[in-house]
Amino acid sequence: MKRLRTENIDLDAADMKILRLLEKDARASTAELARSVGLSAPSVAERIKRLQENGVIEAYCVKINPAALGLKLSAWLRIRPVPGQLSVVAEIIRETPEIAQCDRVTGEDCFIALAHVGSVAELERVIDRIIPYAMTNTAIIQSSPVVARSPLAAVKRSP
Amino acid sequence: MKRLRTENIDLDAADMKILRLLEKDARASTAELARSVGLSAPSVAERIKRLQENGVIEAYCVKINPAALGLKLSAWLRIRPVPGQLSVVAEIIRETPEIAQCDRVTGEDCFIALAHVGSVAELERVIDRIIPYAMTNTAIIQSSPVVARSPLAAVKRSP
DNA sequence: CTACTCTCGCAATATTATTTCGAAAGGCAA
DNA sequence: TTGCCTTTCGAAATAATATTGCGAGAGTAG
Repeated sequence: MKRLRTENIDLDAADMKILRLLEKDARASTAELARSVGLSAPSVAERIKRLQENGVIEAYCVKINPAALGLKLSAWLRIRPVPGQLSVVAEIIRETPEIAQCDRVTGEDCFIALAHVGSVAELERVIDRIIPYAMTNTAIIQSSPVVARSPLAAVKRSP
Repeated sequence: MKRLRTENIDLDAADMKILRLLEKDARASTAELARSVGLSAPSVAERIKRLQENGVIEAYCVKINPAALGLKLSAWLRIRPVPGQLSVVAEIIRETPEIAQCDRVTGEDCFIALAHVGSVAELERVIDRIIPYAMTNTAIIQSSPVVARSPLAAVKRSP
């Protein structure tokens, strides 16, 4: 049984298969997963529990279509706080529900954030909350060649 | 029963509550959801089915920690294809498993992509695949003030 | 008013999840 | 090598859940 050793956590082929199956449908039943992996349901349940406890699995998420909620416009914001206002900006971002994702990054921009809004006017309103404390650059999403996929496939390449 | 009308889809309070509960734990059982919402399990199951069919729920995902897989370095790439190479670049991005997310955007950059890699050398290798066809700008993620959250919270603000 | 549609929940049935526990395999020390 | 311990597994029993069928009630339209 080949094991992939990562971060003091050994992931064997069965673990990887479980993760791949959950990647496809995170609501798959334990019984179903067990049949696909070729182990019993209690074994698979135990493995999932371990993957959760070891921090490999962080959460199970539902992917909701923003457009179906009327949020037709998505945009990436690059945000560069004015000196001394970094933590103010971070707090504004956190408290702005339109912002669905935000990373602090190296480089001249400090934050990269994703926003979903219903209109250009709303996008302006989001930006206007940030503008007093930072310079921003906005790029509207036109399409998504790669919709969010898990990092699993990259592991094959990085032994 | 108040209904939120979006995109020819009516979402009532129970639908919203189901979505919120799934946002927290997408593997919650139908029985559990039903108890929280105050409806029967068959009703909740029927509603989830409708939310899926209507495209509100697009998928159920597992959030895997890249670092736990040895992918310790994450970066945002801004990618600007050389004229005439846009579709080549799109194909490279799609075929590069290290790239977990990618949007095509307005503005001087054409793509914004997220990559998870095991080292700086690997990041270089990813970039080297793109470099012949595009200019790139790389920003390493230092922290994530907002980890990916669903667009649900933004709906309250956008009636 | 009647007829139709939609939503709901009850009850029965099928399936799954969890728990308990013994067996087997693997690893380590003597 | 043997013996002991640990880990993993799966069978079986029990509890819980999921699905299906169907009737009831509410809402809407004519």
